[in-house]
Order: sequence, then C-alpha cells, then structure tokens
Amino acid sequence: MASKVTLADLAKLAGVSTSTASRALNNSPLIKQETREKIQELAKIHSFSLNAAASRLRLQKTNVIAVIINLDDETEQSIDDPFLLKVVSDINLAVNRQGYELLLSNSYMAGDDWHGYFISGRRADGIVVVGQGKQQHRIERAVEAGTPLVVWGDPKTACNYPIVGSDNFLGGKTATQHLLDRGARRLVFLGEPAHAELGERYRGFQAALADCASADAQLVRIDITSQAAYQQINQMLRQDGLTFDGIFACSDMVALGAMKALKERYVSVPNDVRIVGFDNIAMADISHPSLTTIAQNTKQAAELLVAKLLAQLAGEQPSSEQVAIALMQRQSS
Amino acid sequence: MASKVTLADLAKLAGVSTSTASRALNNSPLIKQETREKIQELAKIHSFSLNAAASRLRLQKTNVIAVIINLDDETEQSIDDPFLLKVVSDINLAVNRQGYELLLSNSYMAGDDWHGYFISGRRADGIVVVGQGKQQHRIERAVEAGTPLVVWGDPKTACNYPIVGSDNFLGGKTATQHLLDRGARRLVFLGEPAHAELGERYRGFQAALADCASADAQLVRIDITSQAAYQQINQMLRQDGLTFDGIFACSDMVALGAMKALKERYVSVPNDVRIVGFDNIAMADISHPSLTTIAQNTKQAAELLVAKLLAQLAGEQPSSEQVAIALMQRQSS
DNA sequence: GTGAAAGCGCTAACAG
DNA sequence: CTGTTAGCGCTTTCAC
Repeated sequence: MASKVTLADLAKLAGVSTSTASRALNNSPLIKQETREKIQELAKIHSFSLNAAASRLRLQKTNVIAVIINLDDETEQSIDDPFLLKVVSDINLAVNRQGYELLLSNSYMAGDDWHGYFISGRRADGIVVVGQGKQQHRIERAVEAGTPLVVWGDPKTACNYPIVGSDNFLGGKTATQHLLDRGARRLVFLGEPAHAELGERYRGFQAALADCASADAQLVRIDITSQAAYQQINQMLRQDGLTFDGIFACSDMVALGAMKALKERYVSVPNDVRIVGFDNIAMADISHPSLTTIAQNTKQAAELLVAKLLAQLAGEQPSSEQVAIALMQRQSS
Repeated sequence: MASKVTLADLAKLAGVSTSTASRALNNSPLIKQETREKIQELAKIHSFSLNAAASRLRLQKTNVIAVIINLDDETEQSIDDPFLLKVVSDINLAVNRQGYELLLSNSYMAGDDWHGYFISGRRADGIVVVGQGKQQHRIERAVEAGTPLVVWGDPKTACNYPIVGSDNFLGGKTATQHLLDRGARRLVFLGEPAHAELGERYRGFQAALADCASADAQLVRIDITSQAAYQQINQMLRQDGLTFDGIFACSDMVALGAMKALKERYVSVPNDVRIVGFDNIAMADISHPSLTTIAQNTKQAAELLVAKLLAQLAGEQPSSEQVAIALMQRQSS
C-alpha cells in the first residue's frame, strides 16, 4: 500500500532540512551535486513524489493546460470526427513536451465562466480552445477576464486573442483550382460557410471560380457530418440527376459521405465527378478511390498553439498565425 | 483582469467567517438557507471560485481521474484510430457526469511509476487505462502500490484489477459464424493475437471454425493499422492470387485497409471476398461497400469503468465485466 | 448557526 | 551550501 511519505519524512531520512530536500528534488543549483543525488536516490527508493496539490497552492501555478473541445451543438461536427482526435492528440504531445499536463474538458464541465472555473479555480494556467464555434462570447468573456487563451480556428478572424489554424482561404482556393484544372466546371461547395473556418474555405472556393468564366457553382449547406453529406448528395441525385461534376467538401468526412452516395448511384469518381476534401485524415488515404484533400499541419499548429499560450503566461502578446496547407492529390480527382 | 478574490475576502464582504463562507459554498446544511444564498450570490457577483489546489491539499482528494492511453509502441494500433477517440470521449462524459475531471495522459508523461506520479503526487484519485498493451507490468505495479485503477481491455484476463471490455470471444465467434453463414469457406484472420483483446477474438474465430469441417483458416499477423492491412493483402494477392474468400479483420481500420487492397485488384466485396470488421467506427457505415462489423458498446463500457473506479475509491473491490457486442450487418458480407 | 484556529505539504525569503 | 520560518487558501474540529 501507499506509504504516505512527505517531503518532511524524506528530509528526516536524509538528515537534511525540508528546504534542502525541496531544492534537491527541484534540481536547484544551490544544492551540492552530491546531496542532490543522495536525496533523489532516496526519493526513488521510497517512491516519493512531491504533492502536486501542495506545490500548486504554494506556487500559484498548476502546470496544467486545459483543452476545451468547443463544438457548437450535438448535431454539428461530431466528436467522432477523427480529425479532432488528431488535433487533440497533437496538442497533448506539444503540451507534454513543455512539461505541462492536459486537462481535457468540454463546455459541459466548464460552464460559461471559463476564467472562474479554470484560472481562478487554479485548475489550469491557460486554455486551448479547439474550434471557434459559431458564437464566440464564452471565449471573449474569458479573455476579458484575463485568461491566457489560444484558439484553434481561422487565424484571419479579427480578435484580441491568438488563433492558430490553416490558411483556409488558400486551402479552399487550391482545392477549387485543382478541380478546375482537372476539368470540372459545375462545382458544388458542400458545407456550412457560417462556421468561421469553413467560411474562409468557401471564400477561397469563390475566388478560384471568379477567374474562370466558364464554370458555375452552387453552395450546398449541410451539417458537417458524413451522414448529412451522404443524404444530401443522394437526394440531389435522385431529384435532379447529376447536375455537377466537381465537389469541394469542407472536410474529409463530408467528402467520404458524398463519395459513398455517388458510388451507390454508379456515378464514377473521378470520371463523372471529381472530389476534393479537407483535413487529410487517415481514411482519405485508405478510401477507394483514395481521396484528394487539403492537408492541415496539425502537428505544427499544436506546437504553435502551446508556444503562444506559454508566451502569454510569460506576459507577451503573441499574434494569430497561419500554418501552411498542402494539396494531397490522390485518385478522387 | 482577474481580481484575486479569496474565500477570506468573500467572507469579509459577506460579514461572516471563512468557515461559514466555506460551508455555504459547499452547500452545507449547517448553514441557514438565507445565509447560504446570500454568500453564493456574492460569489457569483465577484466571480469567485474556490481554489482547487488549496482544497485538494486540504481534502487529500483531487476529484480528477487520469486516463492513460496505453499503446504498445508507435507502430502498433495508432493513436489515429477513431475508435480510441470514441472510447476516450465516452469516458470523458462518464467522468464528468460523476463530477470528476479528466487528466489526459500517456506513457510519456506518467513514466513507469504511475502510482507515484498520479496518486502520491496528488494529480488524480484514480486511473483509467485504455488498452492493456502486451506487457502489463506497469499496470500491475501501480495496482500493487494501491492505485485505484480500471482497465479497458479484455475482461477475461485474470488479474487483480477490474477490466471492462467487450465479449471479444463472442464477437470473434459471431463475426466468423456470420462469414461461414454467408458461404465463405477459406477464411483469414487479420490481426495480432498476441494482443489480449485480439487474442480472444482469434479464439472466437477458431471456435466458430471448429464447428465447420469444410472450412479452412489462416492466421495473418500484421500491425493493427489500415496501412499494414492494405500492404499485406496487396502482397498476398500479388504473390498467391486469391486464396481466401472471407476476412475477419481485428478492427475496422484494418478491414478498411484490406478492402482497399481488394478493390484495387478488382476483387469484389462481398461477392469474391466477404469481410467483417470490429468496432463499428463511423467510417464503417460510410465506406463503400459499407462494412459489416461487430459493434462495441463504448458508452456503456465507459460508464462501467468509471463506476468501478469510484467503487474502488469507496473501498470496494469491483470485478471485471463484459459488455455485449452486436453484429452490424452491412454490405461487405 | 456560526466563529476561531489548526494544519494539509510544499517553497522561498531570509539568515546564517 | 543549508536551515528556519512563514505562509499559499481552504476545510473542519471544537467551542460557543
């Protein structure tokens, strides 16, 4: 069983004071190398660990970063989207690499007063919000209260907190240009432009089309889930037949849902319809045909998010930043 | 900015002692209803939150549960597997519902001494381990040290800590029986039976085959990733042609990888090869053909995991438990 | 019903 | 280089 060893016990065992023991464990250069090693050795033997609650209280610092998954509702982009896992898991790694721990949260737990709950409540030193959501008031409120906070979202959004995310405009434009280059002329944007990041992708879509007089476009608004995409495309085909020859889907999950509907109705991808997604999830590579998509550099973004959060903790005011996107050309286009 | 309000400040504002303020905020019945409301009101106005570090120190309780993703190596089942996200996210919900918070961890951060780091270190009250891994010594060590701990894994494993998971044996048997029922006779098990859960699925596979004299089976060991499955099936087809007519894949990701290889070589699914996966990830429904699979009830399992962990915190000794599986019949079989 | 006071285990002045 | 000491902010026993 857990013998409840405290720093005081350990100090006594080592024949030193608690201050010496504390410093030794924190590798303070004030302590002689030899003493340090002896105490650390002793700590290992007695499997002693510093009481984090006590040192957090004392230091007024938790070494914890809270990550809030900020989805709009249940129906929106689902927590099942593998892309979210990728983002969270990359943030986790980045956080750990800086010696912090990751408290995983959602709006359910944190309520509306993020500053009060996490910061005043000394549960975390700062917050990473994944997803801007459609209403940003919770974020703004937290920032106004002085919360160190960064957001994964669309970096072009004007605001007083740093946002890190992909160049969604360029991503949308690149994807669309690619569809045009491949010969598609009647394009569909499948998604929901009201969502900040997707809005930028849609603007990119429009920008690419503006240069091409012979092409036409339609916006098809759907919930950003593969289910919704499947049903929507299915219904469109049934009702109006094939009225398009290219789809830019706002996410890979959406693209894959659309692709399923097409294949079921014997529409050939890429011959009849070319399709491009966004995110480069693992499935994009393994679907058949494999899915052309815009890759987001989540690893780099995660590092940036954490770096900017730590910069805030150090009193700086880091700015928003875009990470590069890359077209992954595969079979679907 | 964050005005640093403490309980003492709040008490002064309310004209009461800190003890009264503390009790009021914790809804102690000792305090008059009226006083309670007044103080809670005041707390809201000044957006006061109890300092969690301080109360954790005082109470010797964190109200935090650590979740450790326990993958074997980098190469094994990838952190990208959407099934893992589902599990973690369901655990997160279950944890929150019990008023606990979720500290997301991995072997990197926790090191080898989980008890020391999390429990003695007062970072969490208990641990949920996701995945047994191939070596269980870290888990056992933690349990011996007295860590409240539960594992998502194969509940049939004999051990002195509770494991919650699906009935993998029945899952494997059901999947295989289904393949046989659909007429497949030359079956492949695609996966790695050394892994506890997968071993049970393999035993189920063998059990179903034992009842069917006309069928034969081969075990194809691979890393449990879609990539590995794709490459393996590809190579088998190239080298030996089509030597099988049914695949039981140990996970949906593996199944989807195999399916891609089959389709690329114009092997029809389900006509030439019938295929069944395991997990019922979102993609199973949206792939084309959609994937027949064994659904795991992650929601129920998550509730059980957390309930059993809390039971341990209350001094009980809960036992392992299986959750039911369900065959989801779709197009791939 | 409420208050006074002790102490959870740690860290960092300050003093040697 | 090391020790003494004073809290960090909260909860709870004990007293009233």
